[in-house]
Amino acid sequence: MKEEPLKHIETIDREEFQEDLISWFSREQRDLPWRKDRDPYKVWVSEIMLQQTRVDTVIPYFNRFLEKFPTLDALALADEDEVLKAWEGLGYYSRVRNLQSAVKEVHEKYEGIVPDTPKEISSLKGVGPYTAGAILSIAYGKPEPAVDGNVMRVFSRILSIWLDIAKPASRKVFEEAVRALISKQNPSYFNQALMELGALICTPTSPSCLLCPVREHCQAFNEGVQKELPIKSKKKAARKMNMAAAVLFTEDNRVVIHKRPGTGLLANLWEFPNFEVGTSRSGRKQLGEFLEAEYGVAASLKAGVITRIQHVFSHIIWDIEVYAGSVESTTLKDTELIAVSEEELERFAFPVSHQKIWKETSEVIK
DNA sequence: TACACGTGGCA
DNA sequence: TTGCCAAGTGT
Repeated sequence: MKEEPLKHIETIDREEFQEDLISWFSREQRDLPWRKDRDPYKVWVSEIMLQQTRVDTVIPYFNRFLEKFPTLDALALADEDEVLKAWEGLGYYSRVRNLQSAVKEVHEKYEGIVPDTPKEISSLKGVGPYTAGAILSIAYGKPEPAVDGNVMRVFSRILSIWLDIAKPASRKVFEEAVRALISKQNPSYFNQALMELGALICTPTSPSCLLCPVREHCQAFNEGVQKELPIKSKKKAARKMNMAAAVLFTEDNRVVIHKRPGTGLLANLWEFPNFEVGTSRSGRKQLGEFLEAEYGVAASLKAGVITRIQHVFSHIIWDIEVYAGSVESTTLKDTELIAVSEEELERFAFPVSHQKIWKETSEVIK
C-alpha cells in the first residue's frame, strides 16, 4: 500500500495561506521587465527564456528581444537566423525555434491572439504543462497550476512531500496540490508568489525560513527537516568528446563557416567546420580528411594546434583542438560552406564554444 | 521513463 | 576544482 503524498494538505488553512503568500508577493516582488504589463506575448517570451535559466541572465536578453520583436506578429514574420542571433548565448536553442514556430501558428490560426484555453495553448510547440499554466494564470487570470522546480521545492517542504522531484511522474502530485490550494481570486499572484518564494526565500540550500511568510504553514519547518527536502536524484555525468575544428581563411581573407543541421545539438546555429576525432591519430591529419570527405574541400592546414578549448554542456564535454588553414574560395561553390568577412561574422549566431574558437584563434593569429 | 538539449554562476 | 544547478519540453 502506497503512502499518501498529500496527507498533510488538510492541515493547511487555505484562506490564510493564500493571504500570507499573496500579500508577501505584493510587498516583496522584484521589479522585472516582464512584470510591467500582462501582454500574453511578453509573458510567453519571458517564460520560455526563464526555462532552466536564471533571472539575471534573462533580463538583458528579454529587453533586447522585445526591442527587436516587439509584437507577436513581428516575431512571426522575422527571419529565423535573426531570431537565433537574438538568442545567441542563452542556450537551449530549440526553445526559440519552437517559440517562433508556435507564434507563427498563433499569427495564422488565431489572428495573432494567444489562445486562453488549456487545450489550445498546450498544443503549441514548446508550450508544456508549466508554460501553459504560467501564461493562463499570469496573462489571463485562469486558476491553472504552473508547476516548476521552485513550486516542487516549496511544496515539498510545506506539505512534507518525500517524492523524488527529478522523476517526471512527481509533477502531477504537485499540480494536484496547487489545484487544491490556488487562489481563485488571484491565481496570477498565487503562482508567481510560489516561484518568487522559491527563488528568494525557500532556496535549494539553506532556506531563509525566518523570513518566510508561510513559515507557520510549513510542515517541514515545524518538523525541522526543511534542509532534507526536496528529494532530488542525481543526473548522470557528462560524456567527453574529443573534437578538432578548422578556422579556414580564403585568399581574400574571408572566414569559412558552416550552418549546423536543423535538428539535434545547437540546431541551425553556425560553426567552424569540426568533427569528433579518434584519439589514436593526428588530429590535424584527421581534420584534413574530414574536410575533404564531408565538404569536398581541400584545405591547407598549418602545422600545430592554435589553441585548445574546453566547453562544458549539461550532458557533453567538448575538448576541441583548433587548427588554422587556408582554402581557395572558388572551391567552396556548391558546398555547405560559405566564406564571410570578419565584420559579417557578427551577423551569424554561434554557440559559445565557437565564439571561444574565434576569439582565441584571432588573438593568436594577430 | 530516461535522456537530449546550453550556459554562466556559485559553494 | 567539480558538481549542481535555474521559472522545462520533446522524443
